[in-house]
Amino acid sequence: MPDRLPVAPRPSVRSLTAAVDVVLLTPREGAISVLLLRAPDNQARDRWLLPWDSLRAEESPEVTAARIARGALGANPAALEQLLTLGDGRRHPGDARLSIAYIGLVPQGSMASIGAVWVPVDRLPVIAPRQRATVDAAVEGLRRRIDQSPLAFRLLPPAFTLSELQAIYELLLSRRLHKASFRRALQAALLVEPTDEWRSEGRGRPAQLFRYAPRKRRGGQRGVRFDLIV
Amino acid sequence: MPDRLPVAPRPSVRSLTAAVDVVLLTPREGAISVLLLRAPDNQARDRWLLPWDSLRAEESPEVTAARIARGALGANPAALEQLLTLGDGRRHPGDARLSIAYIGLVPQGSMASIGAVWVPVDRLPVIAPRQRATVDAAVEGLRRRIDQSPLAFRLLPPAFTLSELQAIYELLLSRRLHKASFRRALQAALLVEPTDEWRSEGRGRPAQLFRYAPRKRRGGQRGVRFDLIV
DNA sequence: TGACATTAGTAGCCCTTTGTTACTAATTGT
DNA sequence: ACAATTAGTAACAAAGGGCTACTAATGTCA
Repeated sequence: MPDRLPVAPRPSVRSLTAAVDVVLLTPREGAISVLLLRAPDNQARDRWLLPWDSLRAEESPEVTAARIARGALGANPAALEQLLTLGDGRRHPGDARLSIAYIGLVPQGSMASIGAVWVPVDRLPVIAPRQRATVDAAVEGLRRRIDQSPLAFRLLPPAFTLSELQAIYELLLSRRLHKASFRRALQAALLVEPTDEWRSEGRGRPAQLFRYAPRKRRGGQRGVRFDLIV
Repeated sequence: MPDRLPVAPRPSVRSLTAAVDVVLLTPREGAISVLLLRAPDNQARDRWLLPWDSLRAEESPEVTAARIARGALGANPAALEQLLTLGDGRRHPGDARLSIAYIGLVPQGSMASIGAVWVPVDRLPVIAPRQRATVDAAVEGLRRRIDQSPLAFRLLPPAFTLSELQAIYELLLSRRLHKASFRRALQAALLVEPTDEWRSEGRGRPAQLFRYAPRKRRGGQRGVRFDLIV
């Protein structure tokens, strides 16, 4: 019998693991809501969790995130972009060393898959600390990017009323906006175009539907916006 | 001869590896420059590379990035924040499955460690494709965040002239700015305060030195900035 | 049926912000 | 002394943005 069987060298640390987390956000009942999954196992330490999966071999994080989002929604989100990567001591449901987080935007009124629920971000249940930090970063990141990217339009269906759009901005900015000023600025930016449809919500005058259709604008020859610096 | 020798089960993928890359940026000779290291080994496939290291066990990515930056600069950068995580098929010098990239800002005039050089981003040598994509994303990310964070001030020493500050903005925005408008907007934002020092550059009137000292400003009760949406 | 509540949408006043021209100020070089 | 050069400001005109107050179109209810 030989001294040793040929065994693979055992690394001094357990193999590095990476998870991809997806924070799906949608406006719902006057609040930004996040999609959470109920743990399939009642004995699980975390009863609620963000949609996540291990990063598979040969699959890029983007593709992984898109797959996770599709699984949780039954459809593709309207936008999906990387948020951040966490790898500190905080616990992740999969005990992953690293978690790569993505933020996905879902139009108002979209359904979730079975076992998934929309929860307002200000009434989150207890979830794993790393996922909690991820959700907080996602909401903050959405707020920060809202006037640099057309993200607000991704939180609405393709056709929407201007009041609905204004409500999205008010939700994200946590303050009331002035109707006339809001519309004037929106028109000046050439971001939307009217459709020939109108929607009646029951009471009040019907509202015209618009769609997001950014047109070429000349020169962003604007000065520096120091007032946006935090 | 037996059919098979008893070998350890070989995983279908090699163990996941993660690297941390740091993109150190500084203004230098009228261009944004990035710090590159010369490969210690002349036979290396990549002769130039971004400062990077493997993610160590029990060390968070932030700490790793700070350590890498200190090693390349001999000092701490003025700012260090996470940029993005790449994990596609493009090659990384360490053949890492994942690379977590950080962007570090370095004041104008800072020295690099031995073996490191500042290279203008528009005259980069050939580097590994994944690091090339990282540098591009860093410059774009810096440009995008420049009017939301006081990043421009991190590219200057603590005391600077307003002309130097304007030059930074012109570099980042790639366009000339109007002197009077720039200064008026800066004063209105209460971001700097004058020192009692003046600097004479040789020709022309000496310039007063300022320091970054943001003061509390009341209500950002501004409307929505649709004109910043790309 | 007609007054009222409710929501959508616009006109226009007025103050603030911003782009621009044209100046003054302080230094070096010839 | 005077031109060249860089720093800094004043002041006007144009554009942007906050606000009040209106008109428009629907449902509700007496």
